This record gives sequence, structure tokens and C-alpha cells, in this order.
Amino acid sequence: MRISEALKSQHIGETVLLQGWVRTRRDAKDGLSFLNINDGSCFANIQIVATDALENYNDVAKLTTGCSVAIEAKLIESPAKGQDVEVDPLSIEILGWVDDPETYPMQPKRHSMEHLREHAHLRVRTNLIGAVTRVRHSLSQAVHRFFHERGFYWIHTPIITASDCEGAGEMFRVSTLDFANIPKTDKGEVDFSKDFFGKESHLTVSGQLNVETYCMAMSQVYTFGPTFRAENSNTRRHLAEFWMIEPEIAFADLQDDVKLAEDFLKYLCKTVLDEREDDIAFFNKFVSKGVLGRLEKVVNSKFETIEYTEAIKVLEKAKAKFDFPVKWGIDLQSEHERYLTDKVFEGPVAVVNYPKDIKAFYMRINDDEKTVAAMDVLAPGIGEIIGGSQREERLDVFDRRLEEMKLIKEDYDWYRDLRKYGTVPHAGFGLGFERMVQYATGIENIREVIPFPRAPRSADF
RNA sequence: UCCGGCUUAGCUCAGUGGUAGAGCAGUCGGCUGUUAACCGACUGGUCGUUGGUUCGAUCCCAACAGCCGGAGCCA
Repeated sequence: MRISEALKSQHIGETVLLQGWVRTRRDAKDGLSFLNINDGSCFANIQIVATDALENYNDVAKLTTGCSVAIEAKLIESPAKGQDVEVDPLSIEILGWVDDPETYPMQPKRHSMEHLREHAHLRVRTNLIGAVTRVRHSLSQAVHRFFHERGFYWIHTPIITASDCEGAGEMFRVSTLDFANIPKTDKGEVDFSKDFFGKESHLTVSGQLNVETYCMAMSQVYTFGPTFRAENSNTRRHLAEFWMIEPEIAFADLQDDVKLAEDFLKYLCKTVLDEREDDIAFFNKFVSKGVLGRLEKVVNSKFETIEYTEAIKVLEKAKAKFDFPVKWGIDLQSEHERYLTDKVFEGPVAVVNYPKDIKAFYMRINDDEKTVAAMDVLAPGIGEIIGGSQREERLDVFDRRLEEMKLIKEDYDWYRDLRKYGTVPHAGFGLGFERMVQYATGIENIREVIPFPRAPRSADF
């Protein structure tokens, strides 16, 4: 039986098999030891009251943090404060000792995040990373459930791409060429026709262009998978490998897109509150004091939306001093985003209709010819958590935009086909999954919310 | 990549131009059910790396690496 189940008082009196890892051992006196056991099923440990009535009590009294045990357990009402249920063990089988307990890296105390990262294979045995893992799981399940309940299809877009037009950042090269002997063309350039795919290929930076094709038949689709950026970003908000969720909806405009983002974020936050109460209580107490309130606020309050042009006016009138001067046409800097989320709205806010010059080629030109139908959802403490837009569905307008941005039309042939053949208004957005986990847990550094973080000069384990 | 700070015992941290300390962990002993138990003893360190200044460097200087915070790129 999992410990989460065993802790329910309805099982008192039952004899069950519990299996897990020792978190702490306390000796009350000679012949009486308390073991706290955790199996990952919930935040709480279960307490084992071991006495010298056990035939191997001498060994049990030597258990240290990290040892694995299997316990034939009678669940009883606890006579002491601190827990309702505890275990009167019939037997304790020691499955695995800890070699050299003094150097076991996961001690029952607070560790630095750096230390935990250096032992990424063991850090999940801590309260913190265990709780993150459960929240991350609940969120991923909620992502699929949300879309499934609304009739969206999950599209498995490719990880490897030879299309050069995703345009969302530096890419990792995928190649089977021999670095020591690279084939060259007559002009002395690398001859990618000799490479595995017959041309340059990379890891995807976004599944959006691919998922748009499926949207143009299935109407409501989404991707949820790994994404790669070779940017040399050294911040607490960036990873080289991260998971992204990208829904795409047909017969929809920017308002529909904002509404979808709002419903989605609310659904995710509500799920975490419903399913991971114990873990969120822990984060709220020890990691980030306000995280519970922030989640409840997202669930219970209406989403704020502000026009980019209005946001600029608000920032221009702001008493706060900004390092970057505010004027119409600039991209919002971190300090501006922070002012909007923390001072003006005190919660997540969607900023819509940005100047076209600072946004991507596929975004739909508004009637004013100066802005595009883009939206960014900004969250306190995270910054940009969602970026999305209504897509340009008019072929002539799209082609003009490509020309303006000096992009090569032929590179976008299959993407342009979607506008040639039965085009419809459509929109979508991207949500950085790890940023969502950060928001839900209050964890400061993104490297703590993914099991094995990949970042510049960092790909251990 | 840029700016600032940090790097000392297994962990979390004090500290000093004359080669180092605490708490926790560990080991041993004690304690009539403990809750990160408590009490006593013991064990434990080429002070991030490389070079320089100095009679002498863990301490001052430089470079490098890593981490943290901020910025840029973005999700």
C-alpha cells in the first residue's frame, strides 16, 4: 500500500505492506526507535514505531537517512501528537543500506539548490524536489485533460526539423557528419547534402508552424513536448531544453485566444490547488510565502487585459523610474512587465496588440497597419509566461510581410499553402511549461522544476 | 554575453597576512513516545583552480571555473 493511502484513518486496524525510504530515525530510549518513511506518494512521511520486540532490532536501530525498507505494518491510531496514524511493525526488512552515511548527499536538513543540482539523481529524495515532481505531474495531466475535455487533439510535432523558418532563436544542429572530416562543396562550404537528412537540420525551437497545419483540418489542436534553444541565456527563467504547450484554434481571433489562455491558466491553477494541497502548503510555508494566495487569485479573479498602447501610457505616467525609457514602439522590458504585474494589476495580465516591428512574421496585421494581433500574458515573479497571437491568414498580406522582413518566400511554401487552400482565421499561443511549474510552486530558479536541467555548460546526468 | 556578489569539514555557515572554528550529519554512550527530539564525548579541512605580491597567503592582486542576483535573448 502506498503511504498516501495508509495515512487515511479509514485503514486503521489493517495489516499492509509498506515500502519506501527512511527519512529520519530517532531513538527515544534503548529499545524504542521512530522511523519516518517516505515513498513519494505524498508529502507526509509515515511513522514506524520500532521496538526491540523485532528480531532484527539491532539492525533497525542502525538505519540512517536513505536506507530502503519493506515493512509488514499494522496501521494503528497514534497515541502521540503529530500524526493520526502510525505503524506497529510486524517485521522490517532492510532492502538496501546506505554506504558511508556520513557522505550520503541528501541529509534531513536544508540544502543549497546548487548542492541539490550537483546530485540531481538523488535530489528527488528531498521534500522539496519530491513536492515539485508531484506538482509537475499534476500540471502535465491537467494540460492534457483540459484540452481533451474541450475537443482538442494532441499533435506530436517533430523534434528534428530541417525547416529554417521557425525563427524563435538559436538552434542546436543535428548532424551525423564526421567533425574531423567535414565534406565541403566546390565553394568550400559545408556540403550538407552529404548529411543524414540531405540538408541542414536542427532541434525544434517551436512546434507552432507544424501544429498550424493540423489546425487547418482538426480545428482545435495542441502540442506538448520538448523544445530546444541554443541561446546563451544564464538566468533563472531559461533552459536550453524545456517543455512547451502550444494550442492552435481555427475560426478564432485574438479575443478567443486570450479567453483560451485565461481558461487554461485557471484550470491549471485550480488543479494544483485541488490535487496537491499538501505540497502547496509546504511551498507556501518554506519556499514562497504568497504562492497559495497567488494561485487562488488566478482562479477567482477575472483576467486583466490591456492594449499595448494603453500599457505604454500607464508606464509613461508611472512615478517609478525605469532604466529603459518608455515610448510607443519599444518592446516591454522586464522592469516594465514587473511594474504592470506587481504594481498596476497585482496579478497576471494579458497585453495585446503590439507594434508589428517587434513581433514575428506570422502575426496578423491589425486594421491600423501599425500593430499586430499579438498577446503576452505576464505573471508576477515570472515575467512572460505565455506568448501568442492571431495568425495572418490572408496570403497577400502575409507575402507583403515576408518581403518587408526580407524573408525568402520559397522557404515558407508549405506554410503559405495553408493560406492558399481554404484559409481561415486562427490563433494560438505558447506556454513555457517550466515557467508554469515555477508559478505554481514559487520556486525561484527554473533548474529546480525540471528533473535534469540543460543549460549552457550544464548537461550532467 | 554584460554588471555586481559569492566559493572554508559530508552539509549549512562563522573567521583571520603567521597553515582554522560552530551547528547539523556520522560514530560511541545516555535518555520511560520521539516529531529537523534532547544531553555528553569522539571523528572530520592540501580554506574553488592556476599564477602573482610577500619572509610567510585561506585572507591582498590577476585570470579561469562554478553558483547567486540583475540585464539582454525569450517560453
